[in-house]
Amino acid sequence: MGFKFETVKANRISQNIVEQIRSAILDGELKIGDQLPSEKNFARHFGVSKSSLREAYRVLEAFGLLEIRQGMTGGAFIKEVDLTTVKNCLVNYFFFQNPGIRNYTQIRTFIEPEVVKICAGKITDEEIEYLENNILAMEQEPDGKSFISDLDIAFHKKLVDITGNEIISLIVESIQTALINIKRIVHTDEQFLKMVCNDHRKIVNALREHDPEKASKAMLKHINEVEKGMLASKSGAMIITEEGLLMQNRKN
Amino acid sequence: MGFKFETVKANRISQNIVEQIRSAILDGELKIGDQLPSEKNFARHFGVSKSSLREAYRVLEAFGLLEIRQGMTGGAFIKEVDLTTVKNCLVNYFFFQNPGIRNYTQIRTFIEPEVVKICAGKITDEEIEYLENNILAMEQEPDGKSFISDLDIAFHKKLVDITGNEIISLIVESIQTALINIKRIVHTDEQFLKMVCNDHRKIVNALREHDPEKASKAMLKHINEVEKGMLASKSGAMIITEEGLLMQNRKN
DNA sequence: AATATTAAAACATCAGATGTTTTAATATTT
DNA sequence: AAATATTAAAACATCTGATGTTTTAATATT
Repeated sequence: MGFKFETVKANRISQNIVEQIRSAILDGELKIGDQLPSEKNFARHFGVSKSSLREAYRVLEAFGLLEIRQGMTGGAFIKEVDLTTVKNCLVNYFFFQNPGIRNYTQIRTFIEPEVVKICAGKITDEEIEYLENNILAMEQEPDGKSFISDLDIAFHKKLVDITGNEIISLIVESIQTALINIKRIVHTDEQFLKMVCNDHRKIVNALREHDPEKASKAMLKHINEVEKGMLASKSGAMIITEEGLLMQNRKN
Repeated sequence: MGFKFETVKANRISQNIVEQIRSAILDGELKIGDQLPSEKNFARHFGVSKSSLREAYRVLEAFGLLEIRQGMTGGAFIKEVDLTTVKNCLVNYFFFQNPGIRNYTQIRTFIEPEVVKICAGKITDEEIEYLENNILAMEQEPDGKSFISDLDIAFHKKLVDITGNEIISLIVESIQTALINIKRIVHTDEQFLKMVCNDHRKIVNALREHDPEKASKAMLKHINEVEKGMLASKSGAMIITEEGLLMQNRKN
């Protein structure tokens, strides 16, 4: 027979409770700010021990769905999942997938040129000023290191935020976060830094002229330049290839 | 003073352990398949109670980083984070963000036309056959419902898988999964279904001719048509707008 | 009125007991 | 000897109940 049965996972009490509460949230029965019963009462309600309920609470907290506070007015409260939770999750995933730099570049070339096209049509003077200050800060940084990464991320984040599309923000930010792990290792020399600043400036110039095509082309060129720069650089501890980082802890 | 201090999180034992183990994984000290000490031994090693360690294990398990098995040869094993974990996380996030259909369409129009361009250059006869069978199955489905969704997802998933870029796969699949929540509500009438099948067929035809531009244009048109169709339809329980689903449990 | 103390609610942690699952080793049967 | 059944042990799963800590509201004191 061609059937293949999946292993049925054990019926763990805590997991059962997690699913019940998560479903209640996704079904709209529990709203943001709602307080769940105290450990003691809820455990009695489910007919389980406090330990089991606590394990369920911990998991829901890890999902970002619950906030647990101590003290007299404390308890478990339904919470809106925040971006940090999702990004951590994506970082965990990308770590094992260890996608090649090519893959990151490819998805960036799909999204970010389009993003700046949108920006060109609606960017404000204030936002342009923000971006210019960002570039200035980067230029004045003597020998970059981690601070450069922060500025670089802030630059690209600002652009996606202008679009007002939170899905795009999430995706681009997550990719940036994942790329940090690679950039952190790359020896960013003076030349690389200069290139980034020049590219950013060209993008901002195009945006000031509200020229979508020009901005788009500048962004596309920038993304490809960054890839080229990263592939060219070498690190003592790790080897960077098109396929990904070669690290000790790769799966095989 | 313009400072704003963030609340410092309580030093919870379980969380401390979670972070230590997660760091060890991300630093490459723990590899896939590695077994952690038994609850008893590890708790003693950390100098904490079994309960605290168990809560940490539960959280790591929820992150998809750990697999915990019972029995004589059981224990806690480092695991590769799987797609399901990430998608669940994204579903939690999107639920509260409740992005508008516009936002989904926008990111899709950035990615999927480019995806089929790549496909046009490398698609095989086998893959074309798969796509055609998918369309046939959809056409034979009398009055769609949920089965249609599965076929629709499979169609788009196949295309991104052909690119071989796992980041793009993750993004597109997650968006599809999030869209299900909306599509499930939409009354997919005969006309809508026919439109989808026609569009899919045009895309496959272009792919068979290995014509990137034609495929790209067909995909772009398809995505916009789907949005139009969804905005046009109404549901009794919920109201679908460009801004998102109006549900009882929206934050305000 | 401002400050200090106290009490209570709720989570945090611990310790130890008992149950369940899984597998390896052993004993039994054919 | 091979197949089957039994047993033992390791490790997780769950429960119980005690004690500590945090936070805030109520109360007492200055």
